[in-house]
Amino acid sequence: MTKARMHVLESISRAKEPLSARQLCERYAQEHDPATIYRALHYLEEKGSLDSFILHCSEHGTERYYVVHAGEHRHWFHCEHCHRFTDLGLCRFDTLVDQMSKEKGLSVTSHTFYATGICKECRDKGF
Amino acid sequence: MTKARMHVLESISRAKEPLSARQLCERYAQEHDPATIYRALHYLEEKGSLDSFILHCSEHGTERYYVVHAGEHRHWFHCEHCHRFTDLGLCRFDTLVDQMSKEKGLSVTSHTFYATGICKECRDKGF
DNA sequence: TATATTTTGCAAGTCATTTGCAAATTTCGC
DNA sequence: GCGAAATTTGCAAATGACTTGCAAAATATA
Ligand SMILES: [Mn+2]
Ligand SMILES: [Mn+2]
Ligand SMILES: [Zn+2]
Ligand SMILES: [Zn+2]
Repeated sequence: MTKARMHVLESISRAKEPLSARQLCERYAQEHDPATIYRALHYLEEKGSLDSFILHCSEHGTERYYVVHAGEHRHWFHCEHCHRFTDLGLCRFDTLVDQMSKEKGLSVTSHTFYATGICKECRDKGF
Repeated sequence: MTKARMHVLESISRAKEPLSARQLCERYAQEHDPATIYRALHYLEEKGSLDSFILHCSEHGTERYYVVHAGEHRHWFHCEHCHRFTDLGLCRFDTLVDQMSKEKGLSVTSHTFYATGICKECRDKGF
């Protein structure tokens, strides 16, 4: 594995929350070109080492976020004040999604869910 | 209300599925500038007449889609073959979202959900 | 180690969306 | 209805998140 790909995978593995391409580009601005970071992310996701989702936040706009692929998929909460993520745990929507697909005759291959608002820490600080 | 705003609101009201800014720009290419369509969408959403969400599809990329605001919010399925939406009905996630927010101490102000895959019509045609 | 294959940096391009600004339209008071 | 004042529009340029062509650099293979 190349240095760029290792760097990207290491950062995402160590992070306790999803990371955006932008965050990785900033962190490795001295070592790698943004194009290389984007290509590394694509390579690692294609290879099955990473999962990603697109989320829109008022401050950072619409960006794709990456997490390590660990079998079951999780969902996340994004704080609109501190812009950190809170892990909502493993997906609990499978029953409802199955129910909705059966009702409408759909073949669902994936779903996207995220919640936004104010996280515990920010609310405790009065926001 | 101006002509551009009326056109945009009429199209979205008549549509049986969410419309993207791109679709509206195409439909009104002769009458209005894209900037005007975008500004009309912002105005109508701000005013509370429209709701929107961002969805990523492999063919059309990441775009914002608009529906008329009708009290309760609904969720949608997007077909990756014909790129039409199927209405999944009113949101059934409130209980689960409340449960997750309580567990983590979050103030959830909104959530995004959508499913993708192959719709009934496309599957019946063999896709 | 020499050669073939893959990856990288850089620069330019794409695409959805936004913005500055002067001209056109709409709103208001009469 | 009519003209000034406020708002909106079109056009062109900018933004920001990615993507891509291409030749050079790194890596794998023999
Ligand atoms: Mn954010
Ligand atoms: Mn589509
Ligand atoms: Zn927070
Ligand atoms: Zn379909």
